[in-house]
Amino acid sequence: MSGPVGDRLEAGFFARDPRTVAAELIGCALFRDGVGGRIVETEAYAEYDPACHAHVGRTDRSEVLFGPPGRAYVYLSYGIHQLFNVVTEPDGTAAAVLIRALEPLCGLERMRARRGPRRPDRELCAGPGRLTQALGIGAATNQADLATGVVGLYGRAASEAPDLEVGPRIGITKAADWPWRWWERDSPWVSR
DNA sequence: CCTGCGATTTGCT
DNA sequence: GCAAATCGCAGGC
Repeated sequence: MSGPVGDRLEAGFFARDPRTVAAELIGCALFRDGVGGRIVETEAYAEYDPACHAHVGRTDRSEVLFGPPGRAYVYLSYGIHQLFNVVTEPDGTAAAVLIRALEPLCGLERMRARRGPRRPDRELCAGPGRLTQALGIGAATNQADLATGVVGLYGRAASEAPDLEVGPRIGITKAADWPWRWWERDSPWVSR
């Protein structure tokens, strides 16, 4: 590989514990149709985790979380915001990683057009609802195969080792104290 | 700078 | 019927 973006990530990368995947995704990249950036903040969700949508078992919505790794789980939050997750763990075990913030790399003009002309670049992708709007990710991406579709994740150079920080997840009421959020220390691009 | 609140839809009880 | 993995705006300091 060359440059800041490495090889496209495939099922094997995602078929692991969501906490491991969440930590290793920091510094990787998320793109849709040439627009995207470097992942700087993630959260993990697991089947035995009360905050996870799969905790209630298999439903129409949660079914994808139980399916093969490397698929997208996109859902509508608060009736307004689309949130983008990657399904992890092998087929049959439910888990996911929520992508919470990106450092914009490509397609800044298209991001600004989608997010509004007066918005500071700092706020383009700093938040899970914001980054899906900036990249144009919506319900059509739910259940998509991220190894082959228009939305894809890409590895980081072996030389790049992000300075990781861990803390509690944001915006949840159940299991709110579990330290299952990862971000890049001192990054100006994280949420909040 | 900070805090508080309304938007708007869906999934599940 | 209600809570929800959020965001942007209004208003106060």
